[in-house]
Amino acid sequence: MRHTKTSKTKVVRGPYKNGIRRRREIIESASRIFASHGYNSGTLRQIAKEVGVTPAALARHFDDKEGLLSAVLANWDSQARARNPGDVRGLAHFVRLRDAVIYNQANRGLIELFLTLSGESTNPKHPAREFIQQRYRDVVEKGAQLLREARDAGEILWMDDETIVAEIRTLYAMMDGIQLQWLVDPEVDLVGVFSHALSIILERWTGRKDVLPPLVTRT
Amino acid sequence: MRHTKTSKTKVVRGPYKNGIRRRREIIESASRIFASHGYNSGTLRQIAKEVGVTPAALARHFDDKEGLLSAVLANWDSQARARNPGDVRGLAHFVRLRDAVIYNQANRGLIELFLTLSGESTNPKHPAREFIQQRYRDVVEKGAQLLREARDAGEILWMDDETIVAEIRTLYAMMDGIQLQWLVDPEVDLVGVFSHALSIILERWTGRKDVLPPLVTRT
DNA sequence: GTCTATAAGAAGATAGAC
DNA sequence: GTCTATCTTCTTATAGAC
Repeated sequence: MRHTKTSKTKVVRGPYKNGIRRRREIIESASRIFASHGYNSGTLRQIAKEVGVTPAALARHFDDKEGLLSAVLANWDSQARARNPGDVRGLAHFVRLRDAVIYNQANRGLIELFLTLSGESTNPKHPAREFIQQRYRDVVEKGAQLLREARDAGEILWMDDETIVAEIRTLYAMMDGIQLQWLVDPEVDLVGVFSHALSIILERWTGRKDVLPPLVTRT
Repeated sequence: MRHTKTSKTKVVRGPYKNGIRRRREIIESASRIFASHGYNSGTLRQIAKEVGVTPAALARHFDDKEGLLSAVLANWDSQARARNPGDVRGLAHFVRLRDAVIYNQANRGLIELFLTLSGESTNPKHPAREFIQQRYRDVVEKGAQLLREARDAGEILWMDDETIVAEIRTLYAMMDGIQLQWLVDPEVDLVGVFSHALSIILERWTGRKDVLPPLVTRT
């Protein structure tokens, strides 16, 4: 043992090392539980049991259930942003959406959490509603910005700003919808259908047929 | 009063008239509650309170909560089918989807119920999962059938059967996704975005630009 | 057919020992 | 920082009066 129990001497410990790890474990477990059961039906007891602590311990890290939800959403957000580097500008950003879907197929948790909470957030009083609303606004705003850049750089055929917003909303609606179909029924060929739809959109935007490179599978 | 209270004579009454009305009221209320709170979070107490009866009365009409859900889903299904007459064949069926979305905008309940339960049915153990899966399969199957008919009748440009299924899945994914965006944030221009997307799909299928008639608003 | 009353259990939250 | 134990509240479901 590195630190024997000393009753009076002041020992400077590694600051909250276990606490931080525990906190991360709780957030990861809560993300899984909220993803599969939703926020309302996912219980603190389930989460505590999965982590291997008692429900009371959760309250030491997060004030209450909503506090835990906030931490889960913040964590989800940072993970989503980390996988979506800001240096991919213009049309290339949309080509990359296929990789995002491939990632989601192998890592069901993140998209399941988002779509489960989106469905629940149909209810105006849901605690995640504002977050989900803002997330959609951000995604649409950023997508529209990138598509305008692509247009101004001559990467795509001309569209007016209003059309661009409708195109972006349609693209993400289609992406969410296919992923929802796949979550409800894993038999659905998620990547196949999405690749088909994405390539059609990119062809229409650019007027070219070779924008989406063929899928390469590891041998 | 038509039937005074007779203690011994056997009076054949109108069979369960109040019971049937009550049953319908319960189903309508349960549909609203399940739509806004989901199945797990929607409680029998809420439903009973809205109807104006006690929770125990619900058990007289439906064995348990899942029985009530089954009745709600059956009712939803029959309403959805009633608004979608089978005699509209070929391409006209898809042109009509805009009317379906306009209806959903004015009657939020039906689509909210479907998408809320779809989100919950991400969980393999959800009692509505099989229904939702089957519903998607039916919609895709019927849509593909109609599009094949349209192709064979020369209404659209040629596509192979596999492409048709992907096109249908994409169309309904887009439709669900836009409606989800609108449910979460009513500021979204549901009909505008959907009309934009639908007209593009129809133009691509047919090679013509006038397939979706312009929106006429009542004066 | 509908009610009151209540059983039996599970939820979120908290007090206090260690 | 984590635990046991407990509180209050809310759920589903049922028993029995009317």
